[in-house]
Amino acid sequence: MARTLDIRKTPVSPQLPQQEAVRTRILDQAAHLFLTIGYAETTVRRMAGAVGMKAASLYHHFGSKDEVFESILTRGIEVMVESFDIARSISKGLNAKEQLRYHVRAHLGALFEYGPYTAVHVSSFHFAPPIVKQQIVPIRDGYEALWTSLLNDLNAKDQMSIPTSVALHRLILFGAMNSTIEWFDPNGDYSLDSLANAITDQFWEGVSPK
Amino acid sequence: MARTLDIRKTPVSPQLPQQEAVRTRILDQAAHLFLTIGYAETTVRRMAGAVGMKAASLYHHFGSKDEVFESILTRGIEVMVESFDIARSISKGLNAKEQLRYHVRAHLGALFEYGPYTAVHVSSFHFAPPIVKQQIVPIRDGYEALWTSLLNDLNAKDQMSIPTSVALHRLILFGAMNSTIEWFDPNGDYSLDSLANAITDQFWEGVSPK
DNA sequence: TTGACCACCTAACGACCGTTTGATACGATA
DNA sequence: TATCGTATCAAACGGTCGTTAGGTGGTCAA
Repeated sequence: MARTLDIRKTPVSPQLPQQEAVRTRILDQAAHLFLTIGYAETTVRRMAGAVGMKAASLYHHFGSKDEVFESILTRGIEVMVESFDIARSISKGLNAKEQLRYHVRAHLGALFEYGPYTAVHVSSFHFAPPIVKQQIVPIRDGYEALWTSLLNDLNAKDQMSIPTSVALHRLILFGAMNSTIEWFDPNGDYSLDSLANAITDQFWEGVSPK
Repeated sequence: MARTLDIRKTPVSPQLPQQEAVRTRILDQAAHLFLTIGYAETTVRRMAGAVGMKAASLYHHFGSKDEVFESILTRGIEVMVESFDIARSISKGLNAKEQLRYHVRAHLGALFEYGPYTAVHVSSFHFAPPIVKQQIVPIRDGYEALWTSLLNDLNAKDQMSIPTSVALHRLILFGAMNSTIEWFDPNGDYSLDSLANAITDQFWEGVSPK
């Protein structure tokens, strides 16, 4: 009913971008809180306060605290995948170690340069509410599969030598990379590039004497 | 006053061991809870319930929730230090890589074989209440200093080749070892020994083709 | 000018938190 | 037997949590 009327109106509300901007501001501030004080301490009242509104108002933009949290985790992995894809296209054709270096740099770059979204995933996923975890796991698996396939490719072409399990070495590398959020300061003396180099070199050549 | 009377009495209450046993049972169960569901979700009521008592009764044995938490973290590091010392005395005289292997095995052993105390430290320290963190940091630093000095010794004797920063490589190694609590199943197909070997070999020789 | 809609608010809900109070049952001591 | 310390309890405290209900002012199309 009244279908002809709808056609004359602009079909998409013009203030939608505005609405999206508020959502993004909330997510930015909430991600920062989740990263610095954790899931439990990041209350809805605090998230709302960080963007200058009251808790109840936040429910106009998000359905629940966990919806905010899940959005942040999902966006975090999206950023990592985008970073990975860029590294892959840039490093295509280079030798194995250089390819690895670019991807390590991309992973660390996502962790430290693209807001707190990615780092929240590393620091808070373990104790996330089961309902949220369940939703995120398949997405996270997608990113990890990219890495597994990269390492498998390099290993198959004899450009790399992993005698036992590629999956195991990927986990070791991830452990080394992700744990940097506990201690690395991207604004300190040590640059992100040199951190990426150190981890790549360590992973590639080890520490055995020449 | 009445000092002579005190001498005739047994100076130490005989039920003290019993009291200690209850404390230990509480700590064991609480550590398991902290590890599996995290600090916030581990309520005093739950900790008490896990040993068959009510929340109020737990305050007869501990002054607060954070006192329980801090006791667990402290005990966790003590276990790691004991493990380290044993590895050091066993591997004394062996070559550098074997010494490293024993210490990696000791660290992983503490993480997976000595109850949840050690693993809680890895999983929950980051978001621990600041008052607790402040108390634990010096103790944790002591353990890390043991590792730094081990790696420095090996590096100084030219048995190992870390051109840049030993501290940085220790952090990389810790990242690799500690992150195993996220995915390694000590009751699975893969033994703790082979995990220690994989991490040691990776750290020592890397993955570069021969 | 009217009326719908939007973004935000105040106020409150029930649930649960860490912790305290005061009572009770019990075992050992005198 | 009377007394005392110990271990536990039920009940309640003030506080905070995520969330909801209902109201208010402003914008904008009709």
